[in-house]
Amino acid sequence: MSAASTSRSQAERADLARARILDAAIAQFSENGLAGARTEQIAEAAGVNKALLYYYFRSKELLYTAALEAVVEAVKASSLAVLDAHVPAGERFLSIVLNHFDRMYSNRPFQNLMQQEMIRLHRGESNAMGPIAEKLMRPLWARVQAVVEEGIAAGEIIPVEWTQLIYAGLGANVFYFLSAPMARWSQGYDPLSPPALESRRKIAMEFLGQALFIDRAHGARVAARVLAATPMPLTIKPPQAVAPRPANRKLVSVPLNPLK
Amino acid sequence: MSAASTSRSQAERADLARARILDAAIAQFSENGLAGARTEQIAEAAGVNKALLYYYFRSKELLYTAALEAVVEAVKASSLAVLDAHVPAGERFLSIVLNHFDRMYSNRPFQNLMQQEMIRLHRGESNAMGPIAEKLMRPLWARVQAVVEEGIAAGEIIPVEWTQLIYAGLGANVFYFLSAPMARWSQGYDPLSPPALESRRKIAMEFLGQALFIDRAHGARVAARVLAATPMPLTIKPPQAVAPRPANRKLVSVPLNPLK
DNA sequence: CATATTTAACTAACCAGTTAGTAAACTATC
DNA sequence: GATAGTTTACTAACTGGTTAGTTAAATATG
Repeated sequence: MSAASTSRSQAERADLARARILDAAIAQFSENGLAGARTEQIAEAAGVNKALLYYYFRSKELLYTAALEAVVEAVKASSLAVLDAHVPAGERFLSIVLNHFDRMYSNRPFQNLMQQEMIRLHRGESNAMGPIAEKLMRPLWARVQAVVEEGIAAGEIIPVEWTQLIYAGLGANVFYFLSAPMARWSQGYDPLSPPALESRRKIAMEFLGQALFIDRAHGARVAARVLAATPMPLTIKPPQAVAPRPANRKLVSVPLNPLK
Repeated sequence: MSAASTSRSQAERADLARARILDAAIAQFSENGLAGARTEQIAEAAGVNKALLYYYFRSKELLYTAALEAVVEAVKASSLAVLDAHVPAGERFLSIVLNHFDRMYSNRPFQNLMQQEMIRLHRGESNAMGPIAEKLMRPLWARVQAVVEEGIAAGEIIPVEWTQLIYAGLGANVFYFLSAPMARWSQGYDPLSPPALESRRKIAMEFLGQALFIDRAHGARVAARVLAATPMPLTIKPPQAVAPRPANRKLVSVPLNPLK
């Protein structure tokens, strides 16, 4: 720990420490939640003294917020990319659902943190939702709305209220992963194993192809096309790299000012 | 506290205290989770000293388990009833989904506790899932499987893997309520208000009618029939009454008594 | 009285956050 | 290009508040 980094500048070493803290925080918070995570453990995992968390992030809750934002930021790009593909609306919608499905297992921290945030929000405890809602959800939903309504207007997709398509499409994914631990427990088979996942994403696409498209044969072809175009991510994403803190060295983190 | 109940017998008063504790525990645990709930607060809400919780339930976790079981038991009956209706498979499936939807808001403690248990299970913390899985999930899923496969065999429902129908049907419900706090926050409208709920259950049925049935016109009629047959529950269920503990006065703590 | 029930008071553990200090890196001055 | 002074990065040890669980004594009941 002490032997390694003699050559780096102070600022570089500081950035590194900060990044390690954030990484450790993402892991701990996503596994144990805000209340369940232990600051001591985050510090230990980052190879750093506990007080340093407070030096950089002022409080457990602000560290949590920072972790959340880092993860959301990482997801944003990949989510929006799918929406810009130049293909018919129905196909784009299926791509969105498949992209969402794949993210559920390839980016576990995001998935866990989101789930916990929903509960915290429900309890009125969360004040970290602002960025998520603004940066991720709102633009995403707006774009999906456009896609769905375009598909309906074109006579490709069955005419139902657009949000219900989202609830049914993404909800099936959410429910699959939400109930996975219980299925493993009670059915004794693992819905999160690679073969199970591969089979499920295929089934999900085929289902939507039949269910949502007015011409079911056409829907089946679209589903097949989307599956062919989007191979299953092979590797589980390791704890992702995190954005460096801002260049402005004077405004190091939040000024070490006590109290809210 | 002391003045009131002089007329009741010792056993009656004890049963009452126990029931009040369980009620308070259900409320507290469903609102704050196992870790977040405070034993002191449960005791206070039950009008009882904290030590009494330990007298009757031995530990916080066993009290939690008891609360969970009480709630699950209450749900079981109503869930299974829908499956026994003497109507075609497609209609029965839609009834199941609608029943599930209605329970999400009319039995909030159940909904909250289940959600939390899923997360706890995911973290490997839960040892309370046994009863839920055995008593509720397994029989329920088995019955739904039968219904779905009957509908497919009869050529009424589109031929897809049966679990995907469950994921899509129930998942849409789950996702609707899971994302409700965020929708309220970011769209500024309340998906949990009675008008929104009424509209949503109609939309959900119409969607399934169009999406799942090979003959979409027939599906639309089935959806309308199910909606007509199942009026929206008017009142939110108040914290439910709890049954007295068993006659056997020696087995004070763990074994749990059924409820209504 | 003896037993069952209920309580007030206590404790041991835990944990977020603080403090007061050190060492190294950086900057200014000559 | 050495030296003194300043800022930044970091730590060990502590604090104060909280909470699950215990104990021993009190009160009702039969």
